[in-house]
Amino acid sequence: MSTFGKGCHLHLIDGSAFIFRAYHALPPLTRKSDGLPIGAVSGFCNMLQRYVDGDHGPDAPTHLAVIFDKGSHTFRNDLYDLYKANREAMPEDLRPQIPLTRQATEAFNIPCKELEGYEADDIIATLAHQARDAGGRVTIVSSDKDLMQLVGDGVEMFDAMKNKRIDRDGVFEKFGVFPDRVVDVQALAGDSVDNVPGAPGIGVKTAALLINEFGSLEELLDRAEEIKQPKRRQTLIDMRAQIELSKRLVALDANTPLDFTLDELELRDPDPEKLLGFLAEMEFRTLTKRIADKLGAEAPVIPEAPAPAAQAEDAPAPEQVAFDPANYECVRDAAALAKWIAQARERGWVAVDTETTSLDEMRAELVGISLAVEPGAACYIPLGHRDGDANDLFGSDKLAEGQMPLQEALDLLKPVLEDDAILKIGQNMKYDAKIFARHGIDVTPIDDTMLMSYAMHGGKHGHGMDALSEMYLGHVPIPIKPLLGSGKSAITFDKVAIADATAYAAEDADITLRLWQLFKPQLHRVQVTTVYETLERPLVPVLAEMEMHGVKVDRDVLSRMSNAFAQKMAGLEAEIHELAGEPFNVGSPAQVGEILFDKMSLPGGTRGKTGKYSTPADVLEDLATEHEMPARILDWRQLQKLKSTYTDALQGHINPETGRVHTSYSITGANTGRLASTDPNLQNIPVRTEEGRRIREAFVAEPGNVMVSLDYSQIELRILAHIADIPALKQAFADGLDIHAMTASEMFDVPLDQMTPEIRRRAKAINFGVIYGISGFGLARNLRIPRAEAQEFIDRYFQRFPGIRTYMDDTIAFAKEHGYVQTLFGRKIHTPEINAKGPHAGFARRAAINAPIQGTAADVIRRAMVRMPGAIRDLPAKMLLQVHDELLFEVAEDAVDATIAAARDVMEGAADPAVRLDVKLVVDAGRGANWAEAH
DNA sequence: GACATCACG
DNA sequence: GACGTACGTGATGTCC
Repeated sequence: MSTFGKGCHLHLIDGSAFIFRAYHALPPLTRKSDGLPIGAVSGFCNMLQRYVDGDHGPDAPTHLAVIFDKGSHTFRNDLYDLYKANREAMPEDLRPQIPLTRQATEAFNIPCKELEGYEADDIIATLAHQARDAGGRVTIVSSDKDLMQLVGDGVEMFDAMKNKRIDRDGVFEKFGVFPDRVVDVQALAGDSVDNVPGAPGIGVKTAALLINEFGSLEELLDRAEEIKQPKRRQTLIDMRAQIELSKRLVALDANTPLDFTLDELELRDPDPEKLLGFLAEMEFRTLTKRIADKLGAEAPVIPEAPAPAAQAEDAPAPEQVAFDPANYECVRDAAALAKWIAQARERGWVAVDTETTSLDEMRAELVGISLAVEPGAACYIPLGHRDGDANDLFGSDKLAEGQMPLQEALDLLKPVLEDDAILKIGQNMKYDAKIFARHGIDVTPIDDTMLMSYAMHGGKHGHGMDALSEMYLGHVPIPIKPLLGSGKSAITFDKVAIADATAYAAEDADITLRLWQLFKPQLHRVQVTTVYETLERPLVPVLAEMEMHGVKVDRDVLSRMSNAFAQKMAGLEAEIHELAGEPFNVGSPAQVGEILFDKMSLPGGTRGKTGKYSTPADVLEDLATEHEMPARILDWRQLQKLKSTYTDALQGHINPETGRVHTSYSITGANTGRLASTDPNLQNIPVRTEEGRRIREAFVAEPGNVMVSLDYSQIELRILAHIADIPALKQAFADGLDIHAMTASEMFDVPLDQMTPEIRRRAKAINFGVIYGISGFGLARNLRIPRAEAQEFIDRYFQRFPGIRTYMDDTIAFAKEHGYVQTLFGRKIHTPEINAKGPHAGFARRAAINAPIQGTAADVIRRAMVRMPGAIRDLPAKMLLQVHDELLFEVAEDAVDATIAAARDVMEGAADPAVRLDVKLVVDAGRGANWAEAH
């Protein structure tokens, strides 16, 4: 055995990173014989084997160890009890796999090191220093930014996911400083993942700027007075202690007491019997065989256990085809395209993606189409690329060479895209479907990987392709940013060189296809196939049609209102300045706060986290009873909101070709199953104030048509009555009573005929509070009553309707056990924070209580929307908008009654037959020349 | 780009 | 016993 020194190269694998990556990259595999979850172990072993056998060239290891975390309490928790406090709980099926990964490491005969009370990062730091001091080199296998401070002097990192080494320059790219100043930057910027506080309002960019200017964190803090920006200066002076604490949290401890030496980490061969024994015990057939072959040993026989359930299976495809842009074909003529079409027909599926000039599908021009039929087998068909030489005024608009005519490609593709026997797979298919629809192609049938992810993982993480690819395929897609640039110099996709576009676009289709292959079999294992097939996927064509049809908005009405608002605001502004005795920016909450609380010394000035005064409406309303100024500011703010967000901005959203406004609904935007509306958001058009409501007068029907609005009456309270099984509430709904008055009567012992508006108002607030996961504090603030009194109301409510308490307790218990809650229709809403410690827990609990109620209501209207096109097919009526519990239609005058009848039937029966509600659903209808009248 | 504010259900 | 609190969204303006 030699002594570690010059010429030696120590590789340190961050064990936890390997485990999590393996866990997320693979489906939830279980051991056939007994159902033990082993997906992460399987992935871990594959990654370990691949790393050991990999070709590292001149960076090959002479010494190797895998380092793990041990215990949850470290010296950092003693410094700061909130450190890593917002970490998600470990998934249930991962926990039992952790000890197995230790066993796996030992089976590979690789030293496996951990130390109670220290994070793996500290052990890595200590070993890296020791190895470097002994004259050797070090490679840290991890992409964790917390380890970047160790880079330099022969220490480098290796990002196994991106297959990329990270040296001093790589660290500089990430942090804007070299490794020796990384902790300084981290101390300032903080870290929301580990809950390191840092300095409020300062991110990595600003931190690097400051550190580079002053040389070091200590120098910066000592000379903080010299900082020019006043807010930044104050923050650094005020927050000094917190920043210094942050530095101690992020700095790694390179002096952990280790009970082993570097020499013990020397690379050694595995004992075939031990390694194969372990792999066989795990029942990894493919891997056992592969390693047996390599070691020249006999593969142990793994008994073919009778599968307990159909779902248990070995790794479906552990051999992943590598992503390689060189494999992608650029399709430039009909003959080449025909080959891809034939492949799609042969398989019965094809992944499709479109590239266009805009994210707005109503304005976007088709630039190219990519297809994928198997992992790694993808192509790009450029159709609308233009020569991007901006200096050439004449050539800049010409189609680039080597593209087939757009119409020719579409003519060839149309039969495939519309063929019932060929499944079209997309990521956010609504976008592509709209693009194709504008070229007369009705894409069907479809699958959508974004919606699959939403059905399976809603609440856990986002569902964008980049995130899904990284999480589930372990591959970081080619970013679009470098291709398009940003800011003023940004270009559209048609100006991207065809070679670059091919690599990018074909990869998107490739990724989509791989995600689909991974997700498709998982849907039924997670038991969300029905959710996906009835509540998500069928919504795509329905929403696409609504969005493309749009809603007519009268520009003149908006424009006149904008002018009127501007005039009023000018008057108010002058009045406010007069009252203040000086001019200031009324639109700046900070300046408003200074005037009200400093200059005028009004009470109630609280500061937000950035140190500025907080001036929300409820605070100003309280002041407005005594003072003129806050009242005028509130008036001004209301007008400012109406003007900027609605009467001004909405005009810009009127499509010049259609004269209508085309919103975009996000199916996966809200965790509960609600839709979200963007560009513009038509789900928050004012209605609560008279002045605001008049904006709805601009939403009009075409001549000869009428706006018709149908909305569910009290749908969330009805669902609550059903789910929590509250007889009194159910009876009240059955009798058609005023539900809030009834609640008030029950709670306060007031007969219905003696009910006052004030008592009813309180009961109404409590009813809503229950749906939101009520708290004494919240109700007190809402009703502006003392907290004790609010708590008393709540206690009385629970006493009168005990089922509510049971529902809340059961829901939280369910969420804690399973990590999700469910709607009546089986939608799962994950609650990853439910077992967290600290303030997150409260949020998570209330969200868990609300989600089944809000989510079930969302499911109900989704079901109604899916059935609506069929129900009104023969009527001259169009469904235009959805606003959570309301559907807006544009209907020919003579068909209004028929449409209301048909739509009401669909909406009131939307839960049937899947769910038999104890409470009937009631739909109110209205009609008029515009949305204000119809609502 | 973070934060504060406010529009909706 | 303290903590910080109604649930779910999106758009805008200020300020750094």
